[in-house]
Amino acid sequence: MSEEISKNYEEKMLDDLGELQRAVIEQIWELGEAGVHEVREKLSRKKKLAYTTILTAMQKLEKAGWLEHRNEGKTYVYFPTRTREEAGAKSVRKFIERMFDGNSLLMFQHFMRQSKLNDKELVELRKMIDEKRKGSKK
Amino acid sequence: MSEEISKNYEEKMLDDLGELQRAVIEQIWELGEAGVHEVREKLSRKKKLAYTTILTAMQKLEKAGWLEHRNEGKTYVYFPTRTREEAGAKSVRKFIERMFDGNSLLMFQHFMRQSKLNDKELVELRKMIDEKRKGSKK
DNA sequence: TGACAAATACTACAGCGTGTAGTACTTTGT
DNA sequence: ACAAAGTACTACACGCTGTAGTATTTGTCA
Repeated sequence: MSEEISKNYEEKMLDDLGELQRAVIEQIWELGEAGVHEVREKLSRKKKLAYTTILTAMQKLEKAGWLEHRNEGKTYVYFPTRTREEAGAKSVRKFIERMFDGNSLLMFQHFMRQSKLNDKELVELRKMIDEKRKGSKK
Repeated sequence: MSEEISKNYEEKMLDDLGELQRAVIEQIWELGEAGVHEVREKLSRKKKLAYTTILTAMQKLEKAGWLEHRNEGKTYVYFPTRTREEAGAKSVRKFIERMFDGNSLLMFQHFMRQSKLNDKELVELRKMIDEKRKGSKK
């Protein structure tokens, strides 16, 4: 192990996106789909960004595989290629890979050790696990 | 919510490090502490890197707060400021923050949904949870 | 059908982090 | 006091991001 530095050239995960791009795709997830103007409006910040700035961000997201678009009249309507949930799950997977060599259990241990879940939430977790067990053993 | 794009200026997490710096600190964690030469030796790659390259990486890690050093004769011995475990836990926390708005439970749901844990591992998880519950309700 | 407005495509650029390493400076053992 | 071995400083290219200006395309309405 660690003979060679591993090249994580796979795909970028959600968490690797910059601030703007991240905000843009979150917005689109929230809206389902959206054009540039819409996203720009929703992303109301102190200093309003130029139309082309948002456009460029969306184009970059498309090139990177986060978004696709379809024509609607003369404008483009962008929509996500994955749901927020899928993207989250994928990121979790990649995160675990990078951080804990893909060992989910190990990851969970760390998670447990530092999380401040109350009893009720812990019970909730147990329930999830039990459901998973039931589901997998058909 | 999402009025303002959140600025995550806090600290960088382990996962944000570049390939080399990441490899270097992993190595130091493995060794406990180490000088530049030692790390350089251990990091045997196809093309051996210059001494100063490793040095610079370590200096950057120090500036970023991952390492400290102490004098030993004329050379420096570097050691980590946090254990691998602490760094991992911290990263998990930050990850959850960024990815799931800090909602661990939500994160766990996603994690559960996509992980391929077998029954034995699931049982293991339950055990962890129960221990946690016992521990917290004193 | 042609002009115009609105949208997109293309291009640019600065800033930052990283890897990579050369050169200048410092320290220590003999 | 000097050579050797370290460290500090500096540099630079590369890639990604945010940011936006300019060029080009396109849909529509008169």
